[in-house]
Amino acid sequence: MNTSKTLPRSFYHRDTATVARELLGKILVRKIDGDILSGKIVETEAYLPYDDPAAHNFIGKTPRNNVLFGEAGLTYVHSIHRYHCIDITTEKFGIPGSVLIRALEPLSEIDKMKNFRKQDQLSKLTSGPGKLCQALDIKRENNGVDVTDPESEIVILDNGSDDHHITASVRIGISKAVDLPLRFYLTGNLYVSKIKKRF
DNA sequence: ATCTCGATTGGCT
DNA sequence: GCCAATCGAGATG
Repeated sequence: MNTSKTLPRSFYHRDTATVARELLGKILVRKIDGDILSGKIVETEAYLPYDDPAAHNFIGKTPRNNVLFGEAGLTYVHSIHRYHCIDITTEKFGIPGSVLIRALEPLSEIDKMKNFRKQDQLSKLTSGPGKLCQALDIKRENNGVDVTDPESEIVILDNGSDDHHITASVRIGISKAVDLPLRFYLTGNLYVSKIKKRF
């Protein structure tokens, strides 16, 4: 796999909902111990710069969410209960906003993912934000990584033209601003979270 | 120092 | 569907 073809920073320097939608079909790559784990992004959620009570930037800048207020194209990794979630920062420099990666379709080093997850069933490997971080061994120490830099341990690659249909719906798993249609996923993809699994 | 709560998950009814 | 697990960040005293 050629991991030098990362999406440019200008991709992330746009409004958050657009980035969330266009991140679908791109490849998330995690380099660890000489292995290249990767998956196709099949589900995302946008968390907006302003007037979004569900966004972590809503309370202002803190030690935890610091990275949201800087450059776009960086990872924002935080923990929730026993798990971690990974966002990619968006908008122009200094404007907060991010896209939560909610699900992947596993592509390479799937056995390594199974080990990290202690889970053999393919459909349960990366079909949720906490699951995918466990599968790729992404933790708080991976916060603030530049995914546009080919040297980074976490990068996002363009996938060329990937023909797919996108569904937009309300965000899930949150208690505030639940009515905004800021969740995007590849229609019919088996790895989208919270759907009935058939295998 | 102590309390509260959550962008989740897995197990049980 | 419902609910407990479990822990760090943020708020409060």
